Amino acid sequence: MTRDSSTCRSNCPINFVLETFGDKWTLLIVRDLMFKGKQTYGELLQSAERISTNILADRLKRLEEHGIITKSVAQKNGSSFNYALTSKGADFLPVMLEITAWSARHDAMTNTPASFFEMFNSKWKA
Amino acid sequence: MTRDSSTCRSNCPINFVLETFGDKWTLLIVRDLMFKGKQTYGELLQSAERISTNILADRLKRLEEHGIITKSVAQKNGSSFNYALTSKGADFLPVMLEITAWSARHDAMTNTPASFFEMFNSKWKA
DNA sequence: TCTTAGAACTTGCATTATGCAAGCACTCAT
DNA sequence: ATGAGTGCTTGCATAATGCAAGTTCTAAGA
Repeated sequence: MTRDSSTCRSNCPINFVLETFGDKWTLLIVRDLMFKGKQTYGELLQSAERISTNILADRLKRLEEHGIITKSVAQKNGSSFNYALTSKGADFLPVMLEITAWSARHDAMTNTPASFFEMFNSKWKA
Repeated sequence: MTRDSSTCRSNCPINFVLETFGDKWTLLIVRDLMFKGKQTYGELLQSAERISTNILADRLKRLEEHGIITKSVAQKNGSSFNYALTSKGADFLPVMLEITAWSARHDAMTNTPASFFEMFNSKWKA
């Protein structure tokens, strides 16, 4: 992805993230690849939030164009593809952890386990 | 904001953040309130990304409904309102910092100053 | 080899969100 | 009373999303 004035609103770092992750679905795909061990299109379709097939296909394409994920043929099944985070995508982990922590602090209905905080907070004490 | 199945896709913490901040504009408003000292509708309109007036009005309403910002009459000018982050909104700072750090690492054109990293990294050494 | 099944999309179409320009309401100073 | 400044609303064209159905490709079984 090149960045020019036609595709890029500004050089602000917040905006840079929005250009890649700024919609209601993309981050859920990253979550499933990062934390839930999902690797295939079919697995990614199964999330609790019920993403539709055309949106999933579109977002996978965009994520690949942005260098966040790679697509490769599955070894075991020739008619299947594996999606995986690149190092750039995996490097988004700290953001995901801070998002999780914020939600855990402010959403009484969060499904984040209490054990998350023990792990998360230990990074400050280390 | 109450959370029920009509407005809430799941209780995942990533999804919780998306329900509040998951679009191309909301986070820019938070950025301007958090880092740029902006307080009024007119100031928020002036960002480099050129938000339109109806979208700004809609997002300010949503942010208020979600308890991220407050709206109050300006002391100095009765025809003006001040917008400010609540403690819940200000508590989003760690996410904003990690976003900034990720963009600085992966966007060669970022306008983040190098001095940001000195401050940011010092939190790990402390 | 023909068929069936599974996986990964693609397409059509209705609904919703966004972007742009213009207009309106309310306050304050003159 | 009037004009400027601030904070929105409204109308309408365009783009994104959501849902259901259909298509292609691969592999396995009869």
